[in-house]
Amino acid sequence: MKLPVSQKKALALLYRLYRLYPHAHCALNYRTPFQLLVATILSAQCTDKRVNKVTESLFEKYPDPQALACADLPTLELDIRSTGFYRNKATNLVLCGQRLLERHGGQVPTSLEELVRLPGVGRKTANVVLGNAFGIPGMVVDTHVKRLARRFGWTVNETPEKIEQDLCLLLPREHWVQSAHLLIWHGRELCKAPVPLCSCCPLQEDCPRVGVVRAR
DNA sequence: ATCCCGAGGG
DNA sequence: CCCTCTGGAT
Repeated sequence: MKLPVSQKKALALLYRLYRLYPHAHCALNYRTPFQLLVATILSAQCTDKRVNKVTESLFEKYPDPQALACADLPTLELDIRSTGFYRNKATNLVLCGQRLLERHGGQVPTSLEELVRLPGVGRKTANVVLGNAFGIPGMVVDTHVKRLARRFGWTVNETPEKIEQDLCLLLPREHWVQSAHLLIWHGRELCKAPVPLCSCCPLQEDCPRVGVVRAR
């Protein structure tokens, strides 16, 4: 098992990100696991702001899986329309509510395997729920983190699974959830897809992406 | 016009 | 692997 960088180096890089984004870990702030699950499903391909705009009234209307399970689909679609992909998300939410009732006694499951089996919940959403609702460490590798991977020494086409495993080995378990947020945040704010804002980046020293022009 | 803090399906 | 599904931000 060869790791791309030393643990010391990885921690140093993470610490710089922590200084840069002191509030990155507060992005998702919901009361119950159920609410967090719903909010996270809604947040696919959409920013937190747009989700937050919808959730307050949404949770009044659908406070629990029971209410979701028997929601009127067209109404629910209207309620979440501004988060994008609303047709998929609405049907998935209803199916989710039904499945939570039928198989989990109305509770949000606490294992990755069970969470991923919920309609509309993939690896990313499942890990976010595990970390934020139950404090169970999980590493989230999304498109942003994959892009950052080069900074941490992985090759361009490394698989997400390998990156995830390595990150878990490199970083202390108690920092996994926060580190994941920091990495995602950095990928979105500075190390952006087409044009990274390297001049403001605290990690630009030795970074292979510095000076990279749009690759297409 | 173009890009998203993804998931599901072919 | 590829494609589709959406509105909103920029």
